Amino acid sequence: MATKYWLFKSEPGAYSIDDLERDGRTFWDGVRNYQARNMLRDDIKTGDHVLFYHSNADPPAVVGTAVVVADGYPDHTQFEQGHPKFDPKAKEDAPRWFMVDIAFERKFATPLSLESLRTQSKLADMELLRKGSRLSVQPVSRQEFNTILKLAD
DNA sequence: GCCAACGTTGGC
DNA sequence: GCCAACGTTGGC
Repeated sequence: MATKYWLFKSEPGAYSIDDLERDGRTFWDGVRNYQARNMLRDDIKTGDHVLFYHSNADPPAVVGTAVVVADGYPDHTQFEQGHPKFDPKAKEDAPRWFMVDIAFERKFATPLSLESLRTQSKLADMELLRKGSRLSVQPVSRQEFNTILKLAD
């Protein structure tokens, strides 16, 4: 299967690229949106590449890359009573929410701010730049991914 | 802190 | 199945 490309959003106060660099690897828990869930469960596979994006940050920016190291599997936080992401409707034999594992790849020397990305004509169709785009997990084309890497260097 | 854009929930 | 109310996201 061909390598695919994605963008994952995280608020740096919750989990930043520095946290990922320190941990080396993490599970991407807490996604509670069905569209994103479907991608995590069905489409995002080991070996795929991920742009790491800081949302609600100053400035909001793509800050590095990661690589997927485990295919989708049930997000355990949905079953943990008291956990902020606990979902009473989720059952162990019928999980609603999924996650993948990712590993740190690189942190950009300079973050690529949302503002700077908007000036790139090659990125005009990028999901991230669409008005009202809120998906915390979203597909990125190979061309868009490569454009971002060029901008980072 | 504001608020536009979305997604979800639940009454009917 | 409609849609109003509510909750969340996330840029600004």
